[in-house]
Amino acid sequence: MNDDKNKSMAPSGEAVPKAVVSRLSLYLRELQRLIRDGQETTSSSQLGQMLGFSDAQVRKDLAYFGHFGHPGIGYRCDELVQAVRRILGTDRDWPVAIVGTGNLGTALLGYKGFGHQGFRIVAAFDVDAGKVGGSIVGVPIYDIERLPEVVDQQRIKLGIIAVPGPAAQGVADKLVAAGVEGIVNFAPVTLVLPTSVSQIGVDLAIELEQLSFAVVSRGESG
Amino acid sequence: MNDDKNKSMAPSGEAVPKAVVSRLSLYLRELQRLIRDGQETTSSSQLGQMLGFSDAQVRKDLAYFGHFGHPGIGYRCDELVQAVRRILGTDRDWPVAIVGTGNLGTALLGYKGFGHQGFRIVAAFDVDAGKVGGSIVGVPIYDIERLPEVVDQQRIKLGIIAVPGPAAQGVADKLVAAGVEGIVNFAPVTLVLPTSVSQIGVDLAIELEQLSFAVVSRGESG
DNA sequence: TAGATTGTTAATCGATTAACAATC
DNA sequence: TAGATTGTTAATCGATTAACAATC
Repeated sequence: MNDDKNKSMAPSGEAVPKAVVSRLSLYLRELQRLIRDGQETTSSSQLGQMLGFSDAQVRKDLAYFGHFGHPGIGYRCDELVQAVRRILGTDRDWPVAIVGTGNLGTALLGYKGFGHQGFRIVAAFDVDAGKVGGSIVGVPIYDIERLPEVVDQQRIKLGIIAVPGPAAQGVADKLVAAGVEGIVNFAPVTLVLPTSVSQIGVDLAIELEQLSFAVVSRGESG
Repeated sequence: MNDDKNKSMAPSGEAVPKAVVSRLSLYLRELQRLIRDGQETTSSSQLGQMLGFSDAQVRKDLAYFGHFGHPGIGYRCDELVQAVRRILGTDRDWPVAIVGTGNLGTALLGYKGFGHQGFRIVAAFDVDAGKVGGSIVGVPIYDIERLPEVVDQQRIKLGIIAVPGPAAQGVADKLVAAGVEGIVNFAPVTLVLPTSVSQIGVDLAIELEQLSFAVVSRGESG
């Protein structure tokens, strides 16, 4: 039973707010940077300070999932990275499919950051016959009709939608039918999906809108 | 006074939760689609249903900012679009600068969705001498050193960072020094900015991590 | 030991939901 | 009028913060 929109279950069975999970990714990013910088341990107050959260919040967030710290010492960076990756599921290998090889799709295919977290784009799909059969940074471009077959063969569980808005729902339906369990949608539309499939929407225009609001409301009141 | 991290002020002076503002953008997107589909009015329950929110939440969100509905009738789509755009600040013209013209920067430059919400990318910047002097989809590429001058001349208030992680903080500092008031950061690093500058972070790897967690935790418990 | 820092509890704060009078 | 739907209040629910005993 995990139908709730905003919660997951911690190992303890306690509900985990969705906001906690998004902070987990930020902790992970900072921890990986600290390790690159040669730091061996950190503390809830240091992590909090770097991200603008309170130390109490950092401790509480992590404590949902286990006892990762050492009283008097703090958290060992490498230990905590391992723990957070295990929690997020990025300690595994995730073959990913991307649909749409326009500007955005190409940018995503070229994005180096994915690999570090276990994500590997193994197949791209397009409707453009001129692109099918080619490849981008080594990733083959298939005809969208071959999606079921490739998803099955490559054991793909995650899909990225990078097609124009009007095509997005149809692509989502195809991904779902092929057995994909999670979708990141870059098209500016709300997808209707079965509740058994997870989705994350990233709308670039909406990000700018949020920024616009922040700037405008600050200007009016600050 | 609007230093609070998660709140803004409604016209009434009441605090507006940050989550409300992000839903505002979703309402706007649905409203614009309804209008394209020829629908003249909608209701809190319809908007809620399309987005997975309760009708009460939709009404409450909108009521932070004014009386936009008509009891017994609902909301007139065009009226509400106008109201929401006014609230978000996207009824104005926002000249935007983008720094970095790699794959992602190029994709963003080619993204059509911005224009509809008042955003206009008017200048791109890069350190690569081979790119400077050229243009992408009609947007000129300047040497990063000319940032202060161009930002000033074009009255640019918003900047997009699309450079590799290690270069992002330096670019942010330059944008801030040039007088930019808001930044969307696509680099996978936490920026340190004066509180007077708003920022939105978009980390593509983090989006996939969140999806991974959703899929994994569903699989374990559902 | 003294100092630092965790994990956890209780208190506070904030956001969502349910209910309903007012309105068209 | 009857039916539909808003805006708003009060009640519920959830998340964050502060405080501190336990631990190294």
